[in-house]
Amino acid sequence: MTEYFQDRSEIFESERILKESYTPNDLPEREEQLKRLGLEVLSPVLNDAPPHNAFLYGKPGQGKTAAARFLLEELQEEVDERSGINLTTIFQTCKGHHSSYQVACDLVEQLTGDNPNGHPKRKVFARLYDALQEIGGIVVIVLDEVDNIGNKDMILYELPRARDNSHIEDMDVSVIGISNDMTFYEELDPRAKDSLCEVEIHFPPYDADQLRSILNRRSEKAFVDSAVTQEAIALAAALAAQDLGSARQAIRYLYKAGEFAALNDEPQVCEEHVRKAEDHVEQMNIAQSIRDLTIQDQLALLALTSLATGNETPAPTPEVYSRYTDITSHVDTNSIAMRRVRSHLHDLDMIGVVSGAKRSGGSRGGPKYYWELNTDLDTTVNVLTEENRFNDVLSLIDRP
DNA sequence: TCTCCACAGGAAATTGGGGGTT
DNA sequence: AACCCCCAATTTCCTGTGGAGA
Repeated sequence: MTEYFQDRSEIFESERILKESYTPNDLPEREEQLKRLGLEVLSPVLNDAPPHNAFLYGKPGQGKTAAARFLLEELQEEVDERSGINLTTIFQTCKGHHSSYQVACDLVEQLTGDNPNGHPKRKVFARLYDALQEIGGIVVIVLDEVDNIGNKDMILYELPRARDNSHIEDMDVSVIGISNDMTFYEELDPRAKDSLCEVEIHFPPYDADQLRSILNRRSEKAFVDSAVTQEAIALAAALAAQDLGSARQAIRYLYKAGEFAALNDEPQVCEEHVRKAEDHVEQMNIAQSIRDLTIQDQLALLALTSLATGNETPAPTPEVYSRYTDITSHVDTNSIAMRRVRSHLHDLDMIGVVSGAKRSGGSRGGPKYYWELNTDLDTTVNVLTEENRFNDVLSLIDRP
């Protein structure tokens, strides 16, 4: 083997198991939710009746999608053993979609092969219903990350009511919505809530003990025997529990820790590796969320970063704005109004990259916001300067 | 105490672009 | 080519807030 590659088999038995795409086939920590989903929602199918509509919610990495996938597969197997029931399940992630229109287009594409984007809304839905009619029987549509499409949206009550509104005949459509966002449910249109949320199942964050047993189960398959210390697993579980209580996060820590151990040619993953992994993963998360920002968001962040390097934060909005206009005059972009920059700053606050504090009473009274970076300055600078045209802006302005 | 000013932020209108049809 | 639909970002317009200074 050349020096370019490394044999990681000392540490990893099967890395695949640690990847995001891996769906576990048992979820003992979600026994309660699985039971409810099975008994209260899906059971009618075995009697050739449509399942109830359901809404699964909880923070990311709580096994919502895994639970839905797992149980629908089980259900399909059950159904296959009996004759006379025609069940189809459709998984559709709403990630990156901001409206039911796009989701409907994607569904049509998934079912028929071509995307009706551009056609009037009514036509798109008509084609969706046609496609569903074509399938017939019982169709379960799982809309993952529905919170993406906004809560005033019609698809959420259109689909569950398709039959009532005579869009389809002699068949049934049920919808299982999955949401990461707790507030989404509360703000949902009452009509949508009514039809979609016949059964609501909450997925509370895992605690450290649960995360530890999840990690144990995963690492038994993924790592070579005794390549991971119990202390390392306990630490990864504890760190993730403190933060988001997300299994995805905990697994990411452990995977990265394993990679660090492998890189250093160490035979065992220990606490030290987990700590390094946590730090690394967090930096990567921040970096990625900055990369995903729009140009104007990045420019607003750049303005604040520039103020931060000169120790001028927290800074009130007008100061950030004036730094912003300084920057845009050096960079090949158009500058936008303060009103807009203000809302960009709020957006950045929502993501957690900056934080704004409202204080009343500046020199002139009235409410006033003071902004500061909420992330590591070096990481922020590094990521922002990845963008070529931002490259020397910071030094041009006031880099010490 | 009253008025004014600088900022906050909601709402509506505008812009521009990507997809399409006829 | 002229036109339609949908969407996101932005601008424009406007009202609300509350201490400073008259």
